[in-house]
Amino acid sequence: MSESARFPRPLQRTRLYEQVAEQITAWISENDLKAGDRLPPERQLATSLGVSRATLSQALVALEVIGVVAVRHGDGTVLTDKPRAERITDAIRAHAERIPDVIEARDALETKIAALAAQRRTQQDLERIAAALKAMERDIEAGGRGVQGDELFHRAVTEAAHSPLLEQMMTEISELIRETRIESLSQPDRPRSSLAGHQKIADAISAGDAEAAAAAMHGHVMLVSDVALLRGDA
Amino acid sequence: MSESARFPRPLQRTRLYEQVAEQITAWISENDLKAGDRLPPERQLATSLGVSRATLSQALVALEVIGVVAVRHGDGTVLTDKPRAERITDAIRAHAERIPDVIEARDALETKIAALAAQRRTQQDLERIAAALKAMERDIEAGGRGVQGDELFHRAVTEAAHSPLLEQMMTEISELIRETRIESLSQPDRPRSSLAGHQKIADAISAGDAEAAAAAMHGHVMLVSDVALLRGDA
DNA sequence: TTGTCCTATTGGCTAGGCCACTGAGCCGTC
DNA sequence: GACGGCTCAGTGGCCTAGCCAATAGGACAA
Repeated sequence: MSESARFPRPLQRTRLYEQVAEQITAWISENDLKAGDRLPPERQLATSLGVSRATLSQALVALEVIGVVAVRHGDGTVLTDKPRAERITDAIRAHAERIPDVIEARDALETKIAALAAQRRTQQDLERIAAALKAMERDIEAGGRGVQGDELFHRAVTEAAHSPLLEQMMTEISELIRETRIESLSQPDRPRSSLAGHQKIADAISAGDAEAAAAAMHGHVMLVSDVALLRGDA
Repeated sequence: MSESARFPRPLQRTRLYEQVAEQITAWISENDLKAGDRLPPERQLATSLGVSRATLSQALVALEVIGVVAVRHGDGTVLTDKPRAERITDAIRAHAERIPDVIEARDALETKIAALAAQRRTQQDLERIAAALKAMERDIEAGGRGVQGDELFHRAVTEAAHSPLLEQMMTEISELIRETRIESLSQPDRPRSSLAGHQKIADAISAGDAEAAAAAMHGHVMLVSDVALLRGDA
């Protein structure tokens, strides 16, 4: 099972519409198109891509299913507000704004992630975490809310856990988390205490203390959650 | 902004391919088609649905993107093994069989789920959990491995947590969990100790003791994991 | 100003056709 | 008999050409 074997790789065949869809998304990000912006008319787009309208239409169907664009009869093709569709996100949001659910899920995932990070972090991981802390600190001192640094921090910790599955799950609910996060950080004084929480988490991870890291992360998530829950009442 | 307003409901316009896709999926479940089964040829299917091949093709693209079917050039259209696409499952499996990852994720989710279940379980939840325990017990006494009861139990506990997001995530990794579960339960004597673990979890949930429930679940997952880790070494 | 109509533009869908790929069966060679 | 190549029917891939339907916006009448 080593050298010569392993050959018969299925040799993935790509359909034209897939390539077209990719080119379109590439074009979108190249030109930095936002939600609401329009794609060129089908006929024109098909011509410039060198494919038939039928094929282009397939590509648009694919993009529509994924949730990248909305095709409107007689009007045109418009970009949807979410460049990358998170299926779970959709499902939950459609059901209702269930902030508490998000908190629970986040608590479950990040607590474990923090513990794993304490055990597995590399030097590089620690540096990334420290950098995120610094960025958040600078932002807050400059009067900002430290949103970006906050996200950076949590991403760095997640990566330090070196657990692909957990990382994937965090990615899936990241958009939902972002909503609660921004809200939390807009509360006066919240950024500072959030930063302190981060510091505690980082210290525990750095020290390799899994239990302390988990506890610190749990406390941090709870700190965020009480705000969100308040809103949940309203 | 109350009564008369609100009228201009966008009047959801459905594209033909959507209806076609729905009819196809309906047809699939009606005829109880399984993974690997074939759809009729495009020309024939298009005719019987009363649409052009181009439209049918769009519908197939949509179904392909969702992960319901695989369209194979020169061969035919085949049903995929997962009626609802488990994207995560794919990603992980494609990367490599990472049993430890699964254990970690499972630990993160189920520990939290157990704690929530202890706080939120209804009478009905408790009955379902008890029933699953009974089923597993009977199976084991009859010489079985209690696989089905095991799954039932965990599903019942998950439902008792009443957290849609966490439930959704459990569903997503359930297939991966199943693989480790079957393996674990085939170890002699493992079914009995697993059953004991379940009992402990159920007791804690029944008592409303979140902390104990979490601890019991954690211990249970770890019990399973040592077997899996052994295999991970191999 | 308001409401109606017209029309250019754009997507929706069809028809019909040719090409490329797959799998199975046939047949010759060894 | 086993192997390899060949053929061919069936199936999807993609295209061209064209008409229909929806939309938005301007022209125009009231």
